[in-house]
This record gives sequence, C-alpha cells and structure tokens, in this order.
Amino acid sequence: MPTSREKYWLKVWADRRVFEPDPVVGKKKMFVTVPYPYMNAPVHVGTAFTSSRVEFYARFRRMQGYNVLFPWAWHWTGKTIVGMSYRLKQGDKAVRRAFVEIDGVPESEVEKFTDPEYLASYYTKVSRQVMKDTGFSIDWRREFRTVDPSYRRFVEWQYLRLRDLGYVVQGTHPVVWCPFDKSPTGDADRMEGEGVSPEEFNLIKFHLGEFALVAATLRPETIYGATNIWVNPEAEYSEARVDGELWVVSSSALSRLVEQKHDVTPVRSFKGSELAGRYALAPLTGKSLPILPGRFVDATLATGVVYSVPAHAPYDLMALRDIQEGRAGLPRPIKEIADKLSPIPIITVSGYSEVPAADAVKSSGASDSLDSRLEGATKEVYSAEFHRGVMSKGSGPLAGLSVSEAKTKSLELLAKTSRLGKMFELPETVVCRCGNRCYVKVLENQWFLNYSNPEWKAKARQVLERARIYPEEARQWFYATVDWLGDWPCARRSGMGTKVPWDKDWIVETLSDSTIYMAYYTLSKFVNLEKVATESLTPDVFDFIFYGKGSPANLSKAAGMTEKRLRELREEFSYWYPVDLRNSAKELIPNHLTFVAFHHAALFPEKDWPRAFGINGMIMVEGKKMSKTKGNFVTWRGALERYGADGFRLAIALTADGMDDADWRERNAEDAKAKVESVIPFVKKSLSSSESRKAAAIDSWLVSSAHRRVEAATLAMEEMKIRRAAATAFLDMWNDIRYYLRRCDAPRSETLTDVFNVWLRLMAPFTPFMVEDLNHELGNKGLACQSGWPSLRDLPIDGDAELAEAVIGRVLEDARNVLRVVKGPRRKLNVYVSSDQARSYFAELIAAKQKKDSVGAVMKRFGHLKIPPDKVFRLGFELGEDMLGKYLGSKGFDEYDALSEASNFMSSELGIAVSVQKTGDKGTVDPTGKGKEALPMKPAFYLE
RNA sequence: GCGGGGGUCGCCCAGCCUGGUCAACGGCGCGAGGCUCAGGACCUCGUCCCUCAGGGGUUCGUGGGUUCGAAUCCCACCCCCCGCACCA
Repeated sequence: MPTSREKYWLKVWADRRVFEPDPVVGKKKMFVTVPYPYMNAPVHVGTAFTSSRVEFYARFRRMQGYNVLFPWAWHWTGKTIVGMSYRLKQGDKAVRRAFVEIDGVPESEVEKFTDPEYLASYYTKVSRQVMKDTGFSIDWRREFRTVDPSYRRFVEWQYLRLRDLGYVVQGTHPVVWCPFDKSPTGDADRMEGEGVSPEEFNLIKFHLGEFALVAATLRPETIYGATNIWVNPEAEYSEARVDGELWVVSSSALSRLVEQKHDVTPVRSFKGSELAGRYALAPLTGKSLPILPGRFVDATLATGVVYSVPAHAPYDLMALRDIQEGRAGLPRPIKEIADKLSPIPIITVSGYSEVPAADAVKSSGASDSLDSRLEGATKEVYSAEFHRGVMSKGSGPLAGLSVSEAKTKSLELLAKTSRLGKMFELPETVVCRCGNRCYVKVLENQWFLNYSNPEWKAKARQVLERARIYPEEARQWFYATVDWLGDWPCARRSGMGTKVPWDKDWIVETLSDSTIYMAYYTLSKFVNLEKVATESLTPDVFDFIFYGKGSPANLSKAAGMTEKRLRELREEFSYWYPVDLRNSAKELIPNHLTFVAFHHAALFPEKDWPRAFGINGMIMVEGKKMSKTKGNFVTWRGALERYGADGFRLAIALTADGMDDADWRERNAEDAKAKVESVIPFVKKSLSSSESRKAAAIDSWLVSSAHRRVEAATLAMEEMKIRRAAATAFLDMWNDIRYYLRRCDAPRSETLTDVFNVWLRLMAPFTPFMVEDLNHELGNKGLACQSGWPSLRDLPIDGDAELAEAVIGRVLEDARNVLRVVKGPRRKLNVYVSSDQARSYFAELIAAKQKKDSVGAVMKRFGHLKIPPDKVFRLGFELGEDMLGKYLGSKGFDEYDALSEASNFMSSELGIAVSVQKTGDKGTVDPTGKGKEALPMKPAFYLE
C-alpha cells in the first residue's frame, strides 16, 4: 500500500489532472507508448523496467514544456489466457500453483479463473493499481482492453484497408497441428517438442510389382549405399491409391497424407510382416533390395518405410546385426537373406573407418537396434558426414561431391525418374499443452500478411530509416528483420480476438492486430467518456479520422455523430500523431516493432510514421534470467511494497542502458531506497548550516558543475540513456554538492537553494514523490512535476572557478600520493606555484607546438629555467584539450590565489599543515629549490 | 546453421564511433577512519603489483597488425547472450 505521502501526491496529481493532456493548439506535443502487457499474469519488474523508461522520459519531456501523452492499455487477445484458464479447469496443479504462489492470487479468486475473461480482468485490475501506485504519469482516460468492442472495430478497419492494399493474401502452409484444439501449436503451447518444426522428408518410391513401396528419408544421397528396406513387422500397412498412384505405406501415414492435401483412397491393409522377404526395386541404382522386418522402425513417422544404409546409419547396421547374429529371432529364410548383406560404404569422412556407423555403434556401447544410445550415435555420424564427408566411388554419379552437394544432386536425379515424392513430418514428437500429439497439417486458404512483398519491405525500411533508434546498435537488427520476414499468418481459429471482417471463421492473430493501435488512443478517450458509440465507428469514420477522407457533413448522419464531434476526433488524431517514441524490450524487434514499421508504412502517410523506437534489454534477477519456473519471479507489486514508489523507481532507473540486460538486485534496490530517503534530511541539514553571504569562487564552481550535470543529464535523457541520466541526476550531482560543503567554510544559502532547486528538478522524473515533498520543503509554489526542466542559462559556467577546483584536486591527489609513500616525520607541506616565467614558458611552448612552429626560439629564451620541453608537452596532454584551452584562454585565473585560498581546506583534507607559496616571489621559503620544477596546474611540493 | 548484440581492474558497468587528458567514470562489495551508547544509515579515504617525493611495472577475451602512441583503428581466432515465426 502506498505511504500517506505517496497517497497525498497521487491525489494532488489526479485532482489537478496533470497527466491528462488534450490537444493544445500551438503547443509542441510528445506522444510516447509502450506495448500493452499481456494479462495472463500481474505486471512484473520486467514490465516495470521497459515501461518506466517511457515514464521517466515522459516526465522529463513534460518538464521541458511538451504536451506529453502517455497512454496505457491491456492485452487480452490471443489464446494463452484462454489456455491457462482451460488448464486450470482441467485441474492442472502447476498452473494453479503459479497463480497462487507466484502471482499472489487469493484462493477465492483463483476459483473464478476458469473464466478466461475473469482471469484477465483480475490481472488488469491489480496491474492497473500497481502502476498507479508507482506514480506513472499515464492518462488513464484512454485506457482500453483489446477485447473492447470499439477496439475491435478499429482492428476490422485496419484489416479491411490492408486487404484493399493487397497486403493480406491467402496461402498454403504446413503447420504443427493439434487435432484437439484444431489449431496450430506454437512453441509456447507445447508440453513436449519445443523448437520442433515440420521438415520435408523425401519419399523414394521403390517398385513393388504394380505398387510403389514408399520409403521416407532425409538423406537421399545415401541411396547408393542401400542394402535393404525396413518395415515394422508389428505395424499395420496399407495399399492405397495416392494422387493416382498405388502406394504401400504404413496405415497411420494415410491420415497424415490426407492432412497434407494428398488424395488418398485406401485399398486394403495388412501386417508389416507380410512384406518381409519380398524384394523391391530401387530407383537410380536399379538394385533389387530385400524387405526385412525391423522393430526399430517407427510406423507413425512419415511412411513407416525406410531403406537401410548400414555403412552410415547406426540403427540400420545394428538391426542388420540383430538378424545376422540371431537376436531378432527371425525365421531361417529371412535370416538367410540378411546373412548375404553387408554394409556398402559410400562416404569417407576423416576420423572414421570405412564404415563410420560401425565406429559409432561400437563407441556408443549399444547392444541391439532398440537401444536408445543409437540416437546419439546417429546424430554423431550424420553431423560428421554432413560437415566433413566426401562421397566415395561406390556412390556412382555422386562420387567426389561433398555430402551437401550430393544431397541436392541426388534429389535432382531422383526427380527425373519420377520416383520422388515429398511429405512433411515432425522429426520429433510434439505434444500440445492439451495433452494431444500433434502432427503436420497443410493449411489451405490461410490468411497471411504479405511481408515478403518487396515494395512493402522497402517502405517499411524507409519508416525505420527515417526514425531515431535508441540505441543505434539496434538498427541493424531492425533492417535484418525487414529482410528476413516472410509472409506472416495473421488469422487463427481459437482464442480471444477480433474476427477477420470478411471471413468470420477466422480470428485476427494478436501480433498482427497490435501494430497501429497507438492511433486508437487518440479516440479511446471519447469512447470511454461515452462521447462516441461503438456503432459509430464505421470504416468510413475511421477513414475520416485518420486520413481526413470524406466530409463530416456526409458522414455525420450515418455515423450518428455530430459534425463537430467528427472534426474533434480528426483534430485529436492529427494533433497527437505520429507516435514520438515507442519503447520495448529487444525481443520484440523481430516481430512486434518491425510489424509496427510495416503497418505504418502501409496505412499512414510519411508524416504519421513513428519518430523513434526505444529498445531495452531483458530483465534479470540477481544475475539470472527471470522465470516463473526458476522461482525468481519478482512481481512489480512485490518490489513496490518493499522499496516504496521512489526507491523502486530509482532502483529500476539505475539498472541498465541500451540493449544491456537489466539486473534487478535487492542490494541495489535497498541502496536506492536509502538514498531517496536521505535526500531531504541532507538538504535540510545543509541549509541549516549555511549562511547568507557574498558569492565566492567556490559558489560559482558549484553552479558551473550544476551546469555540466544538467547538460549531461539532458543529453542522456534525450537519447533514452536512462541509467546514465539517473546516475548523473542523483549520484554525480550529490557528489558535487558534498564536495562543495566540505570545500567551503560556510556554504552560501543562496547558492545552495539555487542548486537544490536545480537538483530536485533533475531528480523529478525518477523520484517524483520525494521531489514534490522537497519542492514543498524549499518553499516553492506549484508542483515539481509541472516546473520547468533546469535551464542552462540560469547556470553560468565559471571557467576560472573550474580551473581552481581542478588544480586543487590535482594537488590533493598528488599530495596524497606523496604522503602515502614518504615515511618518516612530516610537519608541513609546502606547495610552490609556478613562477610567472615558467607560466610564460609553458604557454609559449604549447602555442609553438600547436602552430607547428619550431620550439627552438622559445627554448633559447627560457633555457635558464632548466625545464625540459617534454615535461611541458606531457603536462599538456595530461591536462587535456578542455582544461588546457581554459587555462590558456583565461585572463583572470590566478593559480596562487586559488591555492592560497584553499590552503585550509587542503590542510584539513590531508591532515597536515599546508603552506602555499609562489616561486620567484620575495619571501618564498624554498630550501631545496623544488619550486623551480613547478609548472602551471602542476605545483611542486616540499615536505618538511 | 542464419541474423543481431557483446567480452573492461572481485561483481555490475562507463569509455570505443571522433587513438594520447586511461591504472581507466560511477555503483556494489571489501578495508581503514569519522559520526554514534551500539548497530544501521550517513560522511571521508583506500581497494592490480611495487615504491620513504608526486614514480615505475603489468592490465581492458586471445593472437597478430597499423601508429611516435591503442581499451579505443584493422585482420584472424576463442567465448557468452538474444532472436529464428502461426507465439505473446
């Protein structure tokens, strides 16, 4: 629960509607967005990380005087929510446990989660509250859910227009299919078989009388090494008419062939063992190969028929040995056939004998053809042969080719014989979340977004080329994605969502519908305030709002809206669009963010294309990837409760920049919380020790430093370098003030007050609650979040003051070094500032070098100083261009005055008396003559 | 495999585009001191190795190269992370 101070400010902000922007003619605007989070769980620290970047940016821009719109919505469409709800209903304990133990949902609520809409509404409710409690500057008037009727209207409009443009096309495609869900089964929906996708198996038709015995293989190049054919003796096989030919395949293959749009008429079925002992004729080689029973053959994989290449396939070799060595227990005639067979090597590969399969079988330790260790042996041999293998003499026309070349060549040859077919199959078992085994289905007349369209691609690329991308490193990834994207299936059969307007059997797939919805925020306000009815939102009305097409007078009646309202909608859109910033985590580049580019390219004129994309890394927790199963899932609510709104916000701001992954660490969050809490006491204490007096150099220095910090923080914010900006605002600024307090005898209250006022505004985007309190504490009227971003003009640079502190810092550093090293008694540190002569020498030598003049003339005049020129040049480098320029350009800087003034300070810092003197002045005590070594900004020391 | 991003002083990380100000910012951790009855918080100093004068040595994945000079530029290699699609 928010603290009372947090509650107080939340109420003030809400009452004054500071985050509810409407168009203001002539006022520059800033429209920033984050992809809506999916409501199958409460928002977590990852959501917080991504969205807080926009929140900080929004508050920053608002202070800069922009009219900032930061809207929010909730993603409900898709099948995950429905799926989780369904699994809960089925009594899935893991799902239930996640709800209760990780998400913290009360048991009484979980009961109701069997209704997917309830589940989503619950998470929406708690997520909205936590975001509000964190003080996000969101215009909640525009909030919506992706299932809202008006939003559906908007999606329908989008799809109608995309179809008009020819970007929605129909096509045919193989998918992993769950027969129960009647839906494609993506990775996330699988219980087993992650990452498995359909592979195209080659079907090789062996002549078996008038039939074709159809063997399936991924390695067609091995056909020359085939010794026999395997069928599973236990399984059922069928004769069938397939696409007009007579095939023999496993019975289970028939139904899958049907799903893959083959024309199948079964003729008769029989046991696999019936085929044993018969012979079939191989294409290309023309060899007659015996059919043998092999129990290792999976009849449910592809056609359930394989040809045997014992030289290169461990399973084949082992199965052959099983028969030859009597383990298979087969009748004599079969065994006699097998006894005559031996491996035919056709591939040579370094590191293996002539029969690689034999080596692999041996090292695997497998004892028969059903031994699972053969799996590994197979992978090993295939991999070695594929990458390093060369086809040998026995492989006929393939001889001399690499294995991958031979693959292509063999397919060409087979195609010519018309003994080649194709079939999709899953190389491994895939089981759907619902528990059913999946297979490959070829979907016909599926709707696709035509991302492969070259013109569309070119235009999408333009959108990206015209946009700023933070950080720039992400740009290449975007471009690569545009090139890589193929047609995207954009409709599905199940889950929540909007129906495809012209084909109501389909639902628009969720990634495909969430591409231009930022435009919808400009009108959702009117819908929520009941100023616009869902029925009014016809395609023509959307055309008017987004394109200005048509006239309000003509539209008004049909739309059931006044002309004024129509114009208002159009103006609201025109004012806010385009999106100025869309920020998201990097894993959305290959899909959502690039889709945004595509759809804006298609549907909007260039002036309405997104201006910038912000990309951030993923969230880690204590150095590990956050996941529910690992048990390191941190909810936003949980973190907020522990560290308070400001502490949480600062901690998250300081985690990472660019595409680096953000590491959420409790230790850092605790530290952030403590920092936030100590700001106000620090300010109060500092002010109470201050006094009103005339400004001194050190006061100007603090103002100068503030200038530098504001400059750095502003630049960082503008480039979405949130961590950098937060570190500058909090840590660097704080360090400067602390130094100042130590540095001067009595801090000047006017300077402190000015600088604290700058500081609080720098911190305002990150820790708004504490800052409002501080603002109040400093006696300011109005709200900090509405005050202006600090102006550099109010913070003059004082180069001389900066030089003074720089030289003091250098002296302290050097002196500490000397004091650390030198042992023995010490009483006093004499500091000798360089003589006027040395100063001239330094300046002239540097000038000569810069002008590329000869330094000889200068040396001649100053030779008596006995300071080698190298030493001068080295010091020049050491000082750096910036400080060197400042020093040489300064008229008023007096090193001696600066250091003398600071002698008390240096003395207390070093814990030893410090006496500053100037070389060459009368009365200077320099018994060892060290002072002669002094150079500008590099005084000499003598330790007594 | 393809595509993208990276490897920095115990840990996280800045610097790299635009080479020298770099033993290299900042934070965390750790050590010493201060403040405190004490602890926490807070403040200061220190934290690669050596050094009784501000210095020296060895460092920025590895190996080469360019240069008066390289964490920064070029080449090769090694390693790590992310994405690879009908899914939010």
